[in-house]
Amino acid sequence: MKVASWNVNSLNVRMPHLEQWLRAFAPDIVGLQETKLEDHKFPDSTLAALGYRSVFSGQKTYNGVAILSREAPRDVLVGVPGFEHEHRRAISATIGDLRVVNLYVVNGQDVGTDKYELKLAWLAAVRTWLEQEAREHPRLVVLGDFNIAPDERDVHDPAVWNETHILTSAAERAALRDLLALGLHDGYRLLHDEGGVFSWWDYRMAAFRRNLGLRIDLTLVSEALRGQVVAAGIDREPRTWERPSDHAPAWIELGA
DNA sequence: ATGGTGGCCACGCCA
Repeated sequence: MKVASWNVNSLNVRMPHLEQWLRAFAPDIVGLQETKLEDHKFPDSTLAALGYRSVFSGQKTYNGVAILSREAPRDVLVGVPGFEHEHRRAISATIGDLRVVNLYVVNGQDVGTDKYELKLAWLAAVRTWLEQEAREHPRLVVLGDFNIAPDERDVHDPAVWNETHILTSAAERAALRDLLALGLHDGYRLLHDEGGVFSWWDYRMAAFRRNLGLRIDLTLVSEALRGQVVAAGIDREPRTWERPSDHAPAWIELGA
Protein backbone atom coordinates (compact mmCIF):
# COMPACT_ATOMS: atom_id res chain seq x y z
CA MET A 1 0.00 0.00 0.00
CA LYS A 2 1.69 3.18 -1.24
CA VAL A 3 0.63 6.51 0.27
CA ALA A 4 1.93 9.76 -1.21
CA SER A 5 1.74 13.52 -0.88
CA TRP A 6 2.26 15.92 -3.76
CA ASN A 7 1.95 19.69 -3.98
CA VAL A 8 1.07 20.03 -7.68
CA ASN A 9 1.02 23.87 -7.82
CA SER A 10 -2.11 24.10 -10.02
CA LEU A 11 -3.82 20.85 -10.99
CA ASN A 12 -5.03 22.59 -14.13
CA VAL A 13 -1.44 22.91 -15.34
CA ARG A 14 -0.17 19.68 -13.79
CA MET A 15 -2.92 17.23 -14.78
CA PRO A 16 -0.74 15.62 -17.51
CA HIS A 17 2.03 15.10 -14.95
CA LEU A 18 -0.39 13.70 -12.40
CA GLU A 19 -1.79 11.23 -14.94
CA GLN A 20 1.66 10.13 -16.02
CA TRP A 21 2.81 9.78 -12.43
CA LEU A 22 -0.27 7.84 -11.30
CA ARG A 23 0.31 5.33 -14.11
CA ALA A 24 4.03 5.03 -13.40
CA PHE A 25 4.05 5.03 -9.60
CA ALA A 26 0.63 3.47 -9.00
CA PRO A 27 0.02 4.86 -5.51
CA ASP A 28 -2.99 3.62 -3.55
CA ILE A 29 -3.64 6.92 -1.79
CA VAL A 30 -2.47 10.42 -2.76
CA GLY A 31 -2.93 13.74 -0.99
CA LEU A 32 -2.69 16.71 -3.34
CA GLN A 33 -2.07 20.32 -2.34
CA GLU A 34 -2.32 23.63 -4.19
CA THR A 35 -4.86 22.31 -6.67
CA LYS A 36 -6.03 25.92 -7.19
CA LEU A 37 -9.34 24.64 -8.61
CA GLU A 38 -12.90 25.33 -7.59
CA ASP A 39 -14.76 22.11 -6.84
CA HIS A 40 -16.93 22.23 -9.95
CA LYS A 41 -13.75 22.20 -12.05
CA PHE A 42 -12.09 19.25 -10.32
CA PRO A 43 -11.23 16.52 -12.89
CA ASP A 44 -12.83 13.68 -10.92
CA SER A 45 -14.16 11.83 -13.96
CA THR A 46 -10.74 11.79 -15.63
CA LEU A 47 -9.24 10.45 -12.42
CA ALA A 48 -12.02 7.88 -12.10
CA ALA A 49 -11.09 6.57 -15.53
CA LEU A 50 -7.58 6.05 -14.16
CA GLY A 51 -8.97 4.08 -11.24
CA TYR A 52 -9.02 6.75 -8.52
CA ARG A 53 -11.82 8.08 -6.39
CA SER A 54 -11.50 11.76 -5.48
CA VAL A 55 -12.57 13.99 -2.63
CA PHE A 56 -11.60 17.63 -2.80
CA SER A 57 -11.95 21.08 -1.35
CA GLY A 58 -10.73 23.90 -3.51
CA GLN A 59 -10.94 27.55 -4.37
CA LYS A 60 -9.89 29.79 -7.22
CA THR A 61 -6.22 30.84 -7.53
CA TYR A 62 -4.95 29.73 -4.12
CA ASN A 63 -4.71 26.64 -1.90
CA GLY A 64 -6.97 23.65 -2.57
CA VAL A 65 -6.54 20.05 -1.38
CA ALA A 66 -7.71 16.62 -2.53
CA ILE A 67 -7.39 12.96 -1.65
CA LEU A 68 -7.27 10.35 -4.40
CA SER A 69 -7.71 6.69 -3.54
CA ARG A 70 -8.24 3.30 -5.14
CA GLU A 71 -10.76 2.42 -2.44
CA ALA A 72 -13.84 4.51 -1.72
CA PRO A 73 -13.27 7.28 0.83
CA ARG A 74 -15.61 7.46 3.82
CA ASP A 75 -16.32 10.03 6.55
CA VAL A 76 -14.92 12.95 4.58
CA LEU A 77 -14.11 16.04 6.64
CA VAL A 78 -13.25 19.38 5.06
CA GLY A 79 -11.24 22.01 6.93
CA VAL A 80 -9.87 22.22 10.44
CA PRO A 81 -12.58 22.03 13.13
CA GLY A 82 -12.33 25.09 15.36
CA PHE A 83 -10.48 27.18 12.78
CA GLU A 84 -12.91 28.66 10.30
CA HIS A 85 -11.51 30.69 7.43
CA GLU A 86 -11.70 30.88 3.68
CA HIS A 87 -8.46 29.00 2.90
CA ARG A 88 -9.04 25.48 1.62
CA ARG A 89 -6.12 23.73 3.32
CA ALA A 90 -7.33 20.49 4.89
CA ILE A 91 -9.30 17.42 3.88
CA SER A 92 -9.58 14.08 5.66
CA ALA A 93 -11.11 10.73 4.83
CA THR A 94 -11.17 7.13 5.98
CA ILE A 95 -9.87 4.73 3.33
CA GLY A 96 -9.98 1.06 4.19
CA ASP A 97 -8.73 0.93 7.78
CA LEU A 98 -6.63 4.10 7.49
CA ARG A 99 -7.62 7.59 8.55
CA VAL A 100 -5.91 10.03 6.17
CA VAL A 101 -5.48 13.72 6.94
CA ASN A 102 -4.14 15.87 4.10
CA LEU A 103 -2.78 19.32 5.01
CA TYR A 104 -1.55 22.30 3.05
CA VAL A 105 0.12 24.20 5.87
CA VAL A 106 0.21 28.00 5.66
CA ASN A 107 3.52 29.13 4.12
CA GLY A 108 4.03 32.05 6.48
CA GLN A 109 5.91 34.37 4.09
CA ASP A 110 8.47 35.70 6.59
CA VAL A 111 9.06 35.37 10.33
CA GLY A 112 7.13 38.05 12.19
CA THR A 113 4.56 38.80 9.49
CA ASP A 114 0.79 38.45 9.85
CA LYS A 115 0.98 35.36 7.65
CA TYR A 116 3.56 33.85 9.98
CA GLU A 117 1.28 34.43 12.97
CA LEU A 118 -1.56 32.85 10.97
CA LYS A 119 0.65 29.83 10.30
CA LEU A 120 1.36 29.31 14.00
CA ALA A 121 -2.29 29.81 14.98
CA TRP A 122 -3.42 27.42 12.25
CA LEU A 123 -0.90 24.79 13.36
CA ALA A 124 -2.06 25.14 16.97
CA ALA A 125 -5.65 24.51 15.86
CA VAL A 126 -4.51 21.51 13.82
CA ARG A 127 -2.73 20.07 16.86
CA THR A 128 -5.82 20.44 19.05
CA TRP A 129 -7.99 18.82 16.40
CA LEU A 130 -5.57 15.95 15.65
CA GLU A 131 -5.40 15.02 19.30
CA GLN A 132 -9.03 13.98 18.97
CA GLU A 133 -8.51 12.47 15.52
CA ALA A 134 -5.64 10.31 16.85
CA ARG A 135 -7.78 9.08 19.74
CA GLU A 136 -10.60 8.05 17.41
CA HIS A 137 -8.36 6.61 14.71
CA PRO A 138 -5.32 4.64 15.91
CA ARG A 139 -4.33 3.96 12.29
CA LEU A 140 -3.73 7.57 11.33
CA VAL A 141 -1.68 9.08 8.48
CA VAL A 142 -1.12 12.85 8.45
CA LEU A 143 0.48 13.93 5.20
CA GLY A 144 0.93 17.06 3.17
CA ASP A 145 2.98 20.12 2.42
CA PHE A 146 3.98 21.11 5.96
CA ASN A 147 6.01 24.14 4.88
CA ILE A 148 8.41 23.21 7.72
CA ALA A 149 11.76 21.44 7.30
CA PRO A 150 12.07 19.22 10.40
CA ASP A 151 15.83 19.54 11.02
CA GLU A 152 19.14 20.54 9.46
CA ARG A 153 19.37 17.34 7.41
CA ASP A 154 16.29 18.60 5.58
CA VAL A 155 17.79 21.83 4.24
CA HIS A 156 20.62 22.38 1.73
CA ASP A 157 22.18 25.23 3.69
CA PRO A 158 21.55 25.20 7.45
CA ALA A 159 23.42 28.51 7.84
CA VAL A 160 20.73 30.26 5.79
CA TRP A 161 17.80 28.06 6.78
CA ASN A 162 18.22 28.59 10.51
CA GLU A 163 16.10 29.26 13.60
CA THR A 164 15.21 32.75 12.40
CA HIS A 165 14.23 31.84 8.82
CA ILE A 166 10.78 31.02 7.49
CA LEU A 167 10.17 27.24 7.10
CA THR A 168 12.89 26.45 9.66
CA SER A 169 12.23 28.89 12.50
CA ALA A 170 12.23 27.77 16.10
CA ALA A 171 8.49 28.32 16.55
CA GLU A 172 7.61 26.45 13.36
CA ARG A 173 9.77 23.47 14.33
CA ALA A 174 8.28 23.55 17.81
CA ALA A 175 4.80 23.41 16.24
CA LEU A 176 5.85 20.38 14.20
CA ARG A 177 7.28 18.73 17.34
CA ASP A 178 3.93 19.36 19.04
CA LEU A 179 2.23 17.42 16.25
CA LEU A 180 4.74 14.58 16.51
CA ALA A 181 4.15 14.54 20.28
CA LEU A 182 0.64 13.25 19.54
CA GLY A 183 2.37 9.95 18.80
CA LEU A 184 3.14 10.58 15.14
CA HIS A 185 6.36 9.64 13.36
CA ASP A 186 7.97 11.08 10.23
CA GLY A 187 7.66 8.07 7.93
CA TYR A 188 10.71 8.99 5.88
CA ARG A 189 12.92 9.29 8.97
CA LEU A 190 11.85 5.88 10.27
CA LEU A 191 13.95 4.42 7.49
CA HIS A 192 16.46 7.05 6.35
CA ASP A 193 18.96 9.09 8.35
CA GLU A 194 20.86 10.89 5.64
CA GLY A 195 20.48 14.56 4.75
CA GLY A 196 20.32 16.15 1.31
CA VAL A 197 17.07 14.48 0.25
CA PHE A 198 14.53 17.15 -0.60
CA SER A 199 10.94 17.49 -1.80
CA TRP A 200 10.89 21.15 -2.86
CA TRP A 201 13.24 23.27 -4.92
CA ASP A 202 12.67 26.95 -5.75
CA TYR A 203 11.94 27.63 -9.40
CA ARG A 204 14.63 30.31 -9.30
CA MET A 205 18.41 30.07 -9.51
CA ALA A 206 18.39 26.61 -11.11
CA ALA A 207 17.77 25.29 -7.62
CA PHE A 208 16.69 21.80 -8.69
CA ARG A 209 19.72 21.21 -10.91
CA ARG A 210 21.94 22.27 -7.99
CA ASN A 211 19.82 20.36 -5.44
CA LEU A 212 19.25 23.51 -3.40
CA GLY A 213 16.10 22.19 -1.77
CA LEU A 214 14.19 21.52 1.40
CA ARG A 215 12.28 18.49 2.67
CA ILE A 216 8.95 20.03 3.65
CA ASP A 217 6.50 17.44 2.27
CA LEU A 218 5.96 14.82 4.95
CA THR A 219 3.99 11.68 5.68
CA LEU A 220 3.47 11.17 9.39
CA VAL A 221 2.19 7.86 10.77
CA SER A 222 0.70 6.97 14.13
CA GLU A 223 2.34 4.57 16.55
CA ALA A 224 0.15 1.68 15.41
CA LEU A 225 1.47 2.11 11.83
CA ARG A 226 5.09 2.69 12.78
CA GLY A 227 6.18 -0.90 12.30
CA GLN A 228 4.37 -1.17 8.98
CA VAL A 229 6.38 1.44 7.11
CA VAL A 230 8.50 -0.80 4.86
CA ALA A 231 9.76 1.85 2.42
CA ALA A 232 9.78 5.62 2.05
CA GLY A 233 11.18 8.12 -0.41
CA ILE A 234 10.76 11.14 -2.60
CA ASP A 235 10.17 10.64 -6.32
CA ARG A 236 12.32 13.29 -8.04
CA GLU A 237 11.27 12.09 -11.49
CA PRO A 238 8.28 14.44 -12.07
CA ARG A 239 10.44 17.40 -11.05
CA THR A 240 12.62 16.65 -14.12
CA TRP A 241 9.67 16.82 -16.52
CA GLU A 242 8.83 19.84 -18.63
CA ARG A 243 6.98 22.63 -16.77
CA PRO A 244 7.03 20.84 -13.41
CA SER A 245 5.59 21.57 -10.01
CA ASP A 246 8.23 22.98 -7.67
CA HIS A 247 7.48 19.99 -5.35
CA ALA A 248 8.14 16.28 -5.86
CA PRO A 249 5.89 13.51 -4.51
CA ALA A 250 6.87 12.20 -1.05
CA TRP A 251 5.70 8.66 -0.33
CA ILE A 252 5.69 5.79 2.10
CA GLU A 253 4.83 2.13 1.63
CA LEU A 254 2.87 0.31 4.32
CA GLY A 255 3.30 -3.46 4.59
CA ALA A 256 1.01 -5.98 6.21
C1' DA B 1 21.19 42.80 0.05
C1' DT B 2 18.53 41.87 -3.78
C1' DG B 3 16.17 39.38 -7.14
C1' DG B 4 15.72 35.53 -9.43
C1' DT B 5 10.73 31.93 -11.58
C1' DG B 6 6.06 30.32 -11.86
C1' DG B 7 0.64 30.35 -11.48
C1' DC B 8 -3.29 33.11 -11.76
C1' DC B 9 -5.15 36.63 -14.18
C1' DA B 10 -4.92 40.91 -16.09
C1' DC B 11 -2.02 43.75 -11.88
C1' DG B 12 -0.35 42.50 -7.92
C1' DC B 13 -0.51 38.48 -4.73
C1' DC B 14 1.36 34.34 -3.24
C1' DA B 15 4.86 30.97 -2.98
